[in-house]
Amino acid sequence: MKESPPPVHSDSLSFLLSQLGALSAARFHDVIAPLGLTPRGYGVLSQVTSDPGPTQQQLADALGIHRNNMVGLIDALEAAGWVERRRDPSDRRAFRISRTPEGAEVTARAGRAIAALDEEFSRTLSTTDAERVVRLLQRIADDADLNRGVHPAMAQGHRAEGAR
Amino acid sequence: MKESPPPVHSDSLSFLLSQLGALSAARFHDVIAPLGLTPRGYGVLSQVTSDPGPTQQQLADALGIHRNNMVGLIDALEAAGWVERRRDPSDRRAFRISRTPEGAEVTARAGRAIAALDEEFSRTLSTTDAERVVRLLQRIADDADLNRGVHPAMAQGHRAEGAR
DNA sequence: TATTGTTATACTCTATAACTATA
DNA sequence: TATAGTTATAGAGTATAACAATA
Repeated sequence: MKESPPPVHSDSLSFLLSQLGALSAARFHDVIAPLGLTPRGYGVLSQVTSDPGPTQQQLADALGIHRNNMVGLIDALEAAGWVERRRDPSDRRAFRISRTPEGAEVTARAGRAIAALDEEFSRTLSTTDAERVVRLLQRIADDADLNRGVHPAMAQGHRAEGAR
Repeated sequence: MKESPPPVHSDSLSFLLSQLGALSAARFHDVIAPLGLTPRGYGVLSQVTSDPGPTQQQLADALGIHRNNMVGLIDALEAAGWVERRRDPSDRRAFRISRTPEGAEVTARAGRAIAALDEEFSRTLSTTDAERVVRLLQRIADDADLNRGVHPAMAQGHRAEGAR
């Protein structure tokens, strides 16, 4: 009986993905930290931007965060002056979350930081190769049934769930 | 002054990387869990395989784990019968970590699980495209100065450092 | 009776410091 | 005095359960 050789991790797609994913998440954290923003906070602002006026429960569902944890998250964003809570007149249990002008500005700044990060990751690639790798990753993501644009790591807050 | 449009996250290389990376790490965790193995445990076994007989300190350095945390990790692997501690005769402070036959077997099984995971991620890709995306990701990883084959998420144990 | 937001509690994981035995 | 391994403590982050207000 022949032994199978140990896998070379640098040739493994899944290993490369989790390696680079962890690096990318860490860089993202570092890049938006100077703005006073956390990845989860950006997730909320980004979600409120694309779908304005959600309830906390809707935000929690969209981002895969538990509504209990959403409370403190909104507290922090509200304290920073980036979002506001307003009672829904038609359902007085719920708050509608809206973005302030300052919230819009910090969101835009974070967006530019992401663009810079993309540039950083693709700096050794030709334009063609950079487009190519994005297209291939999108195919993998689609197949994996990921909601495009929603970060799954958000679900565990800070964790990436898997490296434990 | 014109406003820059909000970034489309599904077109962002860094966003796709952290998304798929989190998914890959989670899948890896799930796939080796039935073997009784954690990602960090696999990291140790894998490292001992490629560089036999390291001290706990050397293992900690190689994997980016603090030596304090390495103690419990080795405890668990030793209790499972996968590694053994042996005093280094030339430095009686240090333990040399060796792999048992059972440790070799579970390592090989985990290796096959990784191969299956690679297959899972690339199942919608042609052979050419699968090779292409691996090559492009390797280029990115090389540029980012990642040690090939070492998982950075290991450093924070379970976390991916960045999604917080 | 179910749901939204909230708070309190327990649990997990990590970081820091201190201890021992060797060098 | 420094280093390898170990242990204990505290901290951050998360999950679970329970509560008040409203539906």
